Amino acid sequence: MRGLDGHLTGRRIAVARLNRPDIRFLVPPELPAVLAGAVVLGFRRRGKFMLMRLDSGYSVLIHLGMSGRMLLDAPAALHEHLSIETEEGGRVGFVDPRRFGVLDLLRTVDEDGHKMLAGMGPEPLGNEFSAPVLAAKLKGKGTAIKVALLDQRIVAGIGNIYASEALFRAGISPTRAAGKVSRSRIEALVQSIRETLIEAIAAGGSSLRDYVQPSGELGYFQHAWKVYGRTGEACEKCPGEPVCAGIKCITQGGRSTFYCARTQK
DNA sequence: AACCGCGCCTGTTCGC
DNA sequence: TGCGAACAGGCGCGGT
Repeated sequence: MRGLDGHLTGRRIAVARLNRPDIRFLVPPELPAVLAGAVVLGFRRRGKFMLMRLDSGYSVLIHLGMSGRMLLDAPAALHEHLSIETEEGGRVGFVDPRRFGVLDLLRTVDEDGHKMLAGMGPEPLGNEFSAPVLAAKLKGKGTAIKVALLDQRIVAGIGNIYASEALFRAGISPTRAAGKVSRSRIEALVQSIRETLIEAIAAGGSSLRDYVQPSGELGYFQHAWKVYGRTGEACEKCPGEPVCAGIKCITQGGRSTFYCARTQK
């Protein structure tokens, strides 16, 4: 988003092209016409969504899904669903091969009322996210804590990889009922979520194991994964522990979860 | 209301 | 070696 900000904020869009009518959902057909001639005022993030504000009073809602990227000044690529050119000659391409992404148009004043943002939980790196807040959200829930962490209404922005990573760091079993996680463990979890996200962001994020960019480069955080994708390995908390069976992989809610049964309770 | 599981999509990897 | 099946991810939705 920093790159987009430097590239587009304060610039006037000359041309926008929509190369297919839908991505995950139908894209508003008027999007290119709304973008053309508009000045980009700035970007903000909410959970896994980005919002690009325009001087016309519109905002563009953007979700990268799992394989989406914003290419800056790159030649038109396969699966480039939207392209934007500024009057200065800058180019941005929205590329999303698997099309789990979202592009939508809304009025800036209605941003938080958008269907996909309404009811979203606190930002994990913001002041409004704390142990008491998380405890209140988890109270009485029978759902497994791992599944609850993926629920964007509980806390915003956590995906499948970071849910496993944060639970490992906090020493919490992914299968424990969300409402039965002790107060002290919730405090550890809040810290772990923050640490995991901060480290991941600093490392440039994670790339999918099976998705290599055209340049061949991946994000770097996957090298720092402590449990995700490490089935059978000894975790870093169990060096040479004879009673440790190694990192296990289970399925919860149709998604894989990785954890260490010895240290996560 | 809470909760579960499916479907969407494509490139990569796995197993026969 | 080649081919199809399985898999990965986020999120809405339909069913219980």
